[in-house]
Amino acid sequence: MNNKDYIKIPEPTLRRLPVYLKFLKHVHTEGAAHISCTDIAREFQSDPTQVRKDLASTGVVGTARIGFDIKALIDAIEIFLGWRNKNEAFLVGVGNLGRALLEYKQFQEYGFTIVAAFDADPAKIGQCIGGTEILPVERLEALAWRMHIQIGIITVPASSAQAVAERCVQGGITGIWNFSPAVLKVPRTIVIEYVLLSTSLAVLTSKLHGQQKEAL
Amino acid sequence: MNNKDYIKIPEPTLRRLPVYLKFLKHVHTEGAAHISCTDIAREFQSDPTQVRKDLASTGVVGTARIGFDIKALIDAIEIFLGWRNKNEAFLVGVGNLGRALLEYKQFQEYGFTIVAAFDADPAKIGQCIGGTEILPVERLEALAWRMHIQIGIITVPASSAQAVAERCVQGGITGIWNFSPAVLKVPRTIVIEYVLLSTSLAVLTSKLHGQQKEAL
DNA sequence: TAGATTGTTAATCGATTAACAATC
DNA sequence: TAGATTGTTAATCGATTAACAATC
Repeated sequence: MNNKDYIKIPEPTLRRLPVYLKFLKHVHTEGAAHISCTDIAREFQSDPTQVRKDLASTGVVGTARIGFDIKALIDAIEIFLGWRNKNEAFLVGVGNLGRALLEYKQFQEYGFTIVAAFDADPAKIGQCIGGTEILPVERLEALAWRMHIQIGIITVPASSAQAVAERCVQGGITGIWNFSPAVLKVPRTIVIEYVLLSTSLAVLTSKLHGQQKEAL
Repeated sequence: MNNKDYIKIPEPTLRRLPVYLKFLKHVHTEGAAHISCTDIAREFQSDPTQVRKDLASTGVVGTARIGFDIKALIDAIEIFLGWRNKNEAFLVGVGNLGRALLEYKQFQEYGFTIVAAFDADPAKIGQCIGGTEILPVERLEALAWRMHIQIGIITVPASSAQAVAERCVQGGITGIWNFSPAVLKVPRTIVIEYVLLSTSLAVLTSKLHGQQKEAL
């Protein structure tokens, strides 16, 4: 197991990197060449020390009094996140949310492309949304194999999510981006990322109600 | 500051509670009356001790050898999350994502209702989506005050998110559910919850690429 | 040079995990 | 009763924050 110089990055850091990245790209287009941790921290009302720790994990080194080379940071973060790789995904379930994702233009920035969409509803087959044709879900496995697809986006109702996940695994897909509230049972080698509206809403509402006292 | 028996709950716990809740509701409809931490942990491939700690923060006490009263847990979690309160929200930005949220039926379960939607595009005004009429965004502040709205959902493009957030604050809204990738500058008393696709995708892609070695 | 900013090491904080007595 | 499960306390782990010398 050759993990000589393999650095395990904390997940909190990992979650902050894409946020920094967006900001760095913005200031870069405005012509800046260098930026300090203080400047980044100010933008996000966070702590310069934390930003420095986060940036350190990208491997980029800064210069005292000058800061970090913005371009170098952008490159390092994108490479680290895997956004310089070709990330091709299939999307399953062309409801409102599926449609929204199919038409989401910013995915290009993340090296991310939805190359095909699938649905079980015959009425939707053949339609074209955001430049992507909708195919029958039965064809998912074979096409995923042929095209070496790595990522499956699940935007079907919870009741059919498990079946779709199994199709993805059968098709050789190794990463699942699950927008349904279903708990998926797949082999441990498969990476799953859940996007749970209920969780996000719970954080918001509990802060608004129960914990509001804290703001006093 | 009367925080005598006020318990600060860890955010990781807070994020797990709605997931437990969904499962508890499911087993409850199947007729079960009690459940053990072991059973819950098995469902989520997590640890019984962690589940017990999490449940302890709801205040419900279990019984040795029997477990927890499912109904009591459901009640306690819903109350804790603030889902028994009336959570009325305004949604701003009726694009694909806004439309998807407007038609999302499960929000009822969370005591959550989108009572009005707003857009800047005159062509969309007056349309009705998911039973909600679309109003001109200029009317947001006044209506939010009159209806005592607490939550604003921002589904506009990043470029107009800050302006919308300011309208929300002007209208007395205290919680913002931000689906745009913009960093919002609002008074510290306002609670903001970000839903960032880029962050979620970053976790997925970095696990698939850079960190896949870990699976060995 | 002086002072801002870096990189690094140490201290603190908080969450998870382990251990174990109490209990039904 | 015996043994599964609880609640609680202690140990571990990991992330954040603080401190500070090095450097440009």
